[in-house]
Amino acid sequence: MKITDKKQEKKNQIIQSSLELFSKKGFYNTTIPDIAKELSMSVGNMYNYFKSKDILAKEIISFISIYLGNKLKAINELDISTEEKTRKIIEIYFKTAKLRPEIIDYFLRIFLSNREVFKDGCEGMICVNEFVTEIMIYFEEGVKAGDLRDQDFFSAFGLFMGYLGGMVFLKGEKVLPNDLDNYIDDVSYNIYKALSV
Amino acid sequence: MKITDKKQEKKNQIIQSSLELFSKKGFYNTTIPDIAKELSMSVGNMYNYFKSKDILAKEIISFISIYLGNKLKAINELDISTEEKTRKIIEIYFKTAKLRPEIIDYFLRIFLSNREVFKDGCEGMICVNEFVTEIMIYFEEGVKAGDLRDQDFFSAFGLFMGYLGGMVFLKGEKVLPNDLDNYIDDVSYNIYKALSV
Amino acid sequence: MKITDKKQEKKNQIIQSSLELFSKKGFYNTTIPDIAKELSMSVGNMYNYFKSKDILAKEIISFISIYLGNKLKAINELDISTEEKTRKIIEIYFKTAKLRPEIIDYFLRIFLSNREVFKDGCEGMICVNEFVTEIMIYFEEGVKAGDLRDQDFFSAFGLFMGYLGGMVFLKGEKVLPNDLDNYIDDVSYNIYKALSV
Amino acid sequence: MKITDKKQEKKNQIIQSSLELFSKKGFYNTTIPDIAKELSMSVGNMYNYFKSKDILAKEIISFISIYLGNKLKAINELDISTEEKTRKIIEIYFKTAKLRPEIIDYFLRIFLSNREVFKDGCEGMICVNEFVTEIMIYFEEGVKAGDLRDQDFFSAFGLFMGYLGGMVFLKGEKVLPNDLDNYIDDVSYNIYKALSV
DNA sequence: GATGAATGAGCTTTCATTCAT
DNA sequence: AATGAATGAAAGCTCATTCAT
Repeated sequence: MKITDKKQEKKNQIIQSSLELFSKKGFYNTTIPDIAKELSMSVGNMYNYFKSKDILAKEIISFISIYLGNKLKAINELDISTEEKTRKIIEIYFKTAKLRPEIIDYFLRIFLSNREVFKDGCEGMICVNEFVTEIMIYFEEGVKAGDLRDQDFFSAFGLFMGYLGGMVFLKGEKVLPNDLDNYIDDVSYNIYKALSV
Repeated sequence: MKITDKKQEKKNQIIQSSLELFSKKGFYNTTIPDIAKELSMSVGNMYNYFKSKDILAKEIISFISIYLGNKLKAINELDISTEEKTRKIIEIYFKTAKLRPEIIDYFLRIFLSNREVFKDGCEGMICVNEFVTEIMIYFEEGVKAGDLRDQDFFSAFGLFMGYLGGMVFLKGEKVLPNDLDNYIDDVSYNIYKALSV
Repeated sequence: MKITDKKQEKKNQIIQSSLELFSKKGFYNTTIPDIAKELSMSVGNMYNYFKSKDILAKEIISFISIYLGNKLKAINELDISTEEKTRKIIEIYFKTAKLRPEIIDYFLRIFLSNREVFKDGCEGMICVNEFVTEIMIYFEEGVKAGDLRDQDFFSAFGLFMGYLGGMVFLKGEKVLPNDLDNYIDDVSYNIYKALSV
Repeated sequence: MKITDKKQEKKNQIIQSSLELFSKKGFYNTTIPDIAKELSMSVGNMYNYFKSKDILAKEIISFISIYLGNKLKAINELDISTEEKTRKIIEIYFKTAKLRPEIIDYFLRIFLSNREVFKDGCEGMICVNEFVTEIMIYFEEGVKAGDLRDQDFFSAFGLFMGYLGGMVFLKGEKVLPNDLDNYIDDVSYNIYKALSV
């Protein structure tokens, strides 16, 4: 339907703009008027697309989960070794952090930290399901292929995601002396060394 | 001085209470009246001890940095192998997450995520200097002893801290099927495997 | 005209639905979108039938006045004693309160209480003219017949209508232990006793 | 305590002013800023005295109930005939409607009509308990004295209060040709005639 | 006639901070 | 040092009404 498409497109615009603003200024320091102004639309009209600020925040994280999930899915479907997959995941994560920093920032600083906002509807990993699923697939296939040690998934997941998140945090804090790209070798080596058999 | 001591003691009380409240409810959902009520003191009097909410938040993170830094320092001063030190650091981190969850939560969810609050005065790692320093000492001594690979410090730091933070996050999300204690073996193994020569 | 008939029919539908909603939720808690949704029509189209929410409210009270006025007219035209008419009026009022509570509720809680809404166009009793007129006829004929005392009309009117409204209020508050029907005897007796010569 | 007295006095001022404004303009057309301005105080400070607009509304009706209850109590305690008491109650009601019209208006137009506001905490007659109790006492003593017929209390209550409310409504609508005082004789006569044995 | 996106003023409520006492 | 009333800016959200299609 034409109409639905148009409405969905506008929703996407709102998601993009508010994703950027939330990431840059934080959830509580970004107001609905801020977002509306960014989009040159009225405050009231915002509410025709998202019934509340919280719901908007939840739709953003879903968008991100799907976005990153798709990237990972593409990697998972490649016919390459687990070691190469590992590196590619790190590359795409760091690349996203560089080219669309708001996405990783939102994940780390908005979603993970403001749990009260996501309490209803995003319990556990529900709203990042697509993303987590792909990591799970990567891990299980690696184990099946005999490349990765068969350990508790969460232990591996925590290592992988915690590490990557940690590096992006350090970059964000301007504490890293070099660009994230320069850490791809180290990080890949460390992670694969830790996880491999 | 007696007077100064008394004042410092009260400041410490405020730090403890607000640390708990910030961790539990988040920075923006904890009000100064909330904290004052918790301590049975008046709102106005709070400001005799901390000139602003932001300054209070910064003093809390300094307190935490010193608290954790001291724990790590004690480990660094032990005459044990790097591998044993690695494990002990993880143990103390998980133990703190269990016994005083507000401390790790504050670090992860308040300090790391609300950068706007800490922007002035806590740039980079300034306010967690004591803590980071001990990790640095751990790492450098491990390298000097020939146990750890001589890689970029931040790459190692990101792995260590990101991983531990990630595990606590997962625990907080009730996503981990077991207690954190049960992951000490895995995590120790993974980290040491990744960092060792 | 066909067209006009159709339009009038739709207006009637709107009046019915909004009458119910206003009565149930109050004037200010019922929105135009609420009414539109109830009728499965668009908000904008509502305004093709009623130029404003206030005007809609006024048309509703006119509808009610005519509705009740007709009921009373039928009673007035009966060839029965004043005492019997008195009872029949009470019966019809209570019956309406039971079968179409929204009508009496609207009269008592929307019309009488939100005077600012009806200020322009419904001054005094203008918009309930049909209804009041029949009460007036009942009273004057009762006096002429020598059954009712010849007192100030408003004094009698206040007694009659205030009493009935009061009973419906009490019923609405769930304060009455019995159904309204059970009060018909008492109320009839009291009113006739008060008004008769 | 001095402090408590001062706070209570301010609460009373707020009650007085908002009582007037609510009565004059209606509950939904009177804003907190309106009330604050009337009292030359800040909006925020209003909330130091009443946690919400609804709670303010409820405290007002309690105030009114006590106010009117006390008036009735004084009458009930007089050593006069039931007929004289009846008249005195009507007198005080009409006098209040004349001298402090906001009180009766609030009762009729705010309390009775905006049930959603009073739903929680003022179910049934809870918040007008003092007032209703005195009417009950009047009635029961009248019955005991052999002056009033022993009928269902609510039937008598509806007559009494409905009638008085109705007359004040008519006066408010400028529909009464004369002052309320001029109706005291008629109303007293009608009510006593209806209720007496 | 019908649609529903768009407007924007306005509402209730919150809260860091100040200041008279 | 201690109190808590007072401030006032700003937030999230609502809704009658309009208007392009």
